[in-house]
Amino acid sequence: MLAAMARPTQQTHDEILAAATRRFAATGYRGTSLQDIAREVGCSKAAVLYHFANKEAILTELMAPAIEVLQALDDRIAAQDDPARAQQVATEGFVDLAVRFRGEIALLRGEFPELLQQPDFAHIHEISERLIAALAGRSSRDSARICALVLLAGIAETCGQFAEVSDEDLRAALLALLRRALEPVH
Amino acid sequence: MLAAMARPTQQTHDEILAAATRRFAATGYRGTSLQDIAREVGCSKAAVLYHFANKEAILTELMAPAIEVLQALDDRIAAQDDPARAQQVATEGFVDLAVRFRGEIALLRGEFPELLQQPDFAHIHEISERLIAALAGRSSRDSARICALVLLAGIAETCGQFAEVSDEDLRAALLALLRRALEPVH
DNA sequence: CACTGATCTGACCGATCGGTCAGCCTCTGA
DNA sequence: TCAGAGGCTGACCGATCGGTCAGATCAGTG
Repeated sequence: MLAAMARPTQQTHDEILAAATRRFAATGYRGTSLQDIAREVGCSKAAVLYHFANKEAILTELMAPAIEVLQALDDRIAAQDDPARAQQVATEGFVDLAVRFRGEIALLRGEFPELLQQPDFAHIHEISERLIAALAGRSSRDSARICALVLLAGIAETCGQFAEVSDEDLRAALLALLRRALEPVH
Repeated sequence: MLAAMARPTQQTHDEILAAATRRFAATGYRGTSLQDIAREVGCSKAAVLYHFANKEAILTELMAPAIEVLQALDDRIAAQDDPARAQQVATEGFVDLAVRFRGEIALLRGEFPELLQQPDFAHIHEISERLIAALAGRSSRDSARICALVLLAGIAETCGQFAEVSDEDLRAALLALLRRALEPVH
């Protein structure tokens, strides 16, 4: 029964996911059609929609692991009372997240605002606000929040472009940048 | 002949431009239809296309002043032989540009890659590469280039979100951030 | 052999996109 | 008064979008 399962099923599913990742990364979510994905896989558009309920479901499954880790980071940050500790946890956690899921993050590009409107991603908006607050040392000063937001957005926007840089090197460079650039908790 | 020109012409033209700016900023270039713009102006879609040759022409006219200033900055950077001076000129010039044109920059969001494909904006790609190189102190080290790109992208991505911050405060905060975060020329 | 369920396809749907076009309305100058 | 030009509209175009559907194919089962 288990071994009797037709082989191409999971394989095609994964191929569609991989192809979608590449296409989304190249032209964004909105800029990629189901036909584009099907062409890259070598199947029909209907086959794509056989394996996934709709276009958004592809994105949701694609982002699931990253969102899970983001959730865990949010919990760890929320557990910190000391702003300096929270800033440290947020810094290291976010850099790890960005490096590890740079491929997934890259394909969102500037479509965050629209995607966050969709119910599947609604809670991410609040998480990112808490992350920014933690990076800013929970300060209300404009300059601290500006620094945090610029760095967060900058890393999210660019981390997918450093394919030739190793995880360790990228992690070290981003950590050094954040340590230098974020305003310290006074 | 000059005074005889029908009054609503230039006015409608400007209203379309202003409405397009607001819509592009809200939902991006691709996410805004000509119908959306027409609805916001209160005219027909055909009227929008009477005043502008096509959708891209709206964006081109919208970005023209910012691109002009960017070109001038590129010239000033190219004139600097000393990497440290070039970094300084790029830093201050880019911050000024970002603050002054934050509205225009904001509406490009993640659509840079696609828009840069279009002939009207083809040269901007090279300009931004020179700008990044200057910000990185013309260093070939990965960490320097990563810092420069993260900060450039982060500022471009977020500068439109600080509507409540004054030009002076935003300028000061971004300048301080860049001075702190960019790797110094050694 | 017949049958079943999973996989996949081609044709098709309504909606929306950017863009075109013929013609209407209004204002102006002779 | 009226011809004509500029400003603008509604109807329409082909293309493409996400998504649906009936049916073809095929491996496994009784």
